[in-house]
Amino acid sequence: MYGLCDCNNFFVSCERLFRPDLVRQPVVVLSNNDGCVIARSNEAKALGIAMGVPFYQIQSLVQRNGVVVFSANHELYGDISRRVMATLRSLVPGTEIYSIDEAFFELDGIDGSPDLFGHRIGRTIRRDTGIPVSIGIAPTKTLAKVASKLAKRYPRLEGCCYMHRPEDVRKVLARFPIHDIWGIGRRYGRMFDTMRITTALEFVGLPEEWVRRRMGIAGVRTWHELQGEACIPFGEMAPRRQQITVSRSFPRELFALDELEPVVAQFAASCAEKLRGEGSLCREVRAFICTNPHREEAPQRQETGLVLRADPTDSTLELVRQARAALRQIYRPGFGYKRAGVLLSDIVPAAECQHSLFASVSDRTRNERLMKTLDRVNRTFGRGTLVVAAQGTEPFRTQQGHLGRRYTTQWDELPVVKAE
DNA sequence: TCTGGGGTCCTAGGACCC
DNA sequence: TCTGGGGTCCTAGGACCC
Repeated sequence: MYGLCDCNNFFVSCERLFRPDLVRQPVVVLSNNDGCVIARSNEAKALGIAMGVPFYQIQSLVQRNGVVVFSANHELYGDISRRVMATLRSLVPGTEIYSIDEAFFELDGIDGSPDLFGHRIGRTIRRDTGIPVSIGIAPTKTLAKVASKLAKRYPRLEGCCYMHRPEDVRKVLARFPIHDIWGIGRRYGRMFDTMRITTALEFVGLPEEWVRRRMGIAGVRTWHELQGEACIPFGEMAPRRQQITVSRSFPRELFALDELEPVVAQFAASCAEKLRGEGSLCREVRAFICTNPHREEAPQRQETGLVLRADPTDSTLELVRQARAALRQIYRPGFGYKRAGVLLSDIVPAAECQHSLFASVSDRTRNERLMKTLDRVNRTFGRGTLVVAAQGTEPFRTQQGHLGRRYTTQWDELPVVKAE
C-alpha cells in the first residue's frame, strides 16, 4: 500500500495560519510579479477563479466579491512545508517528499487498519501545524492520488480515503474524470476528448498496445497503475538534482545589456548557492533570455548561451563570470527582454568528482574557504549582504503588491499576540 | 497596462564508434 | 555488378508534474 498526504489549498492555508479572520473568506495567492493565480481557497474556487488565470483578468471579480489577495511568500510556505513534512515523518515508517505540499508515505508494519491510521495522520498534522491535509491510501501511487482527491472532494470521508478492493476501485474509476488522473496532462486530455473517452475506466479498457503507441512507456505505466499493479516505486532518498535553474520574468521589459548583466549575475549567484547546498559541482552554465511571447506584434527572440568548463566548480565568482559570458554570446540590442535565467547542468557530487589534471589544488581549497565564508556571512546577516560586484548594488525585485508577513522566519515579522 | 517558476522523463534522429 | 551490422551518446522537442 502507498499513502499520499496532500495539503489542501496549501499556499492559502499558510496565509490563513496567522489570519484566522480569513478562514471562510475567498482568498487567492499570486505568482511572481503578481502575474497569475497559483492557489485558491475553496470559496475562491466557487467564484469560478481558475488555476493559472492572469490576475488582471479577474480584477473586477475580486473587487466585487471581496477576494483577499496575497503575493507569493515562498519563505513562509517553505518553512510551513518543513513542519508538515517533519510531522508526517514522525508518524509513518518512511516518506518520499514529492513537492512542497505533497508526500508519499509507506505503511509497512503499521498497527491497525490503514483507514484509522490515515485519519490519525490527518488529525495530527492538522493539530500540530494548523494545515489541513487530505490522505489517500491505495495499492499504487496513481490510485493513492485518486484516493486523496476523493478525500478532498467528499466531506463525509473526513480527510482520508482508503481504497483497496478491486471492485471498489473499478466503481471509483467508472466515475473519475480521465483529465484528473496523475500523468494525464492537457495534451492527452484533449486527445481523449476527441475520442469521447471521459472516465479513467474507459482509458483502462483500451488495449495496452494502443496506449504504448500513442502515449509511450509513461502512459503504459499509468494504465497498469490504475489496475492496481504498482510500477512507480517508493523512493525515500531524493535523487541528486540534474539541473538547477533560477529565472524570473521582469516587471518591465529590459533592453540594454547593462541592465541584463547584473540581473543574470544575481541569478547565477543564487544557482551557485543552491549548488553548494546540495554538495555538488557543475560543468555546464547556460544563460537564456526571451522577449514577451504575449506581445505578438513585438519582435520575438529566445536564445540560450552555453559555457562549458573543463573543471567542475561551485564557485560563485566562476559561475557568475561564465553566466555573463553566455549572456554576451546571445544578447542582441533592439529587443525588449521580459524574462531571463541561468541554468546549471552536468552536475556531479563534490566528494566523488574527477578534477582536471591541470586544475590547481590550491585554487580549489582557497575557493572552498571563500565560498564557506560567503555562505556563512549571507546566512548570518541576510541574503545579499556579500555579493560579487557584477551583481550590482540593486537587488532584483519582482512586483509584490500584496505581500503578507514571514511570520515564522523573520524576527521583526513575528505575529503579535498582544500589543504593549 | 497587466500572462510564474522549477523540475523530470521519454523519444526520435543524427553523429559517431568499431 | 556487388556496398553490413550493432552499438552508444548527444540533443532538441515534447510530454508530464507541482
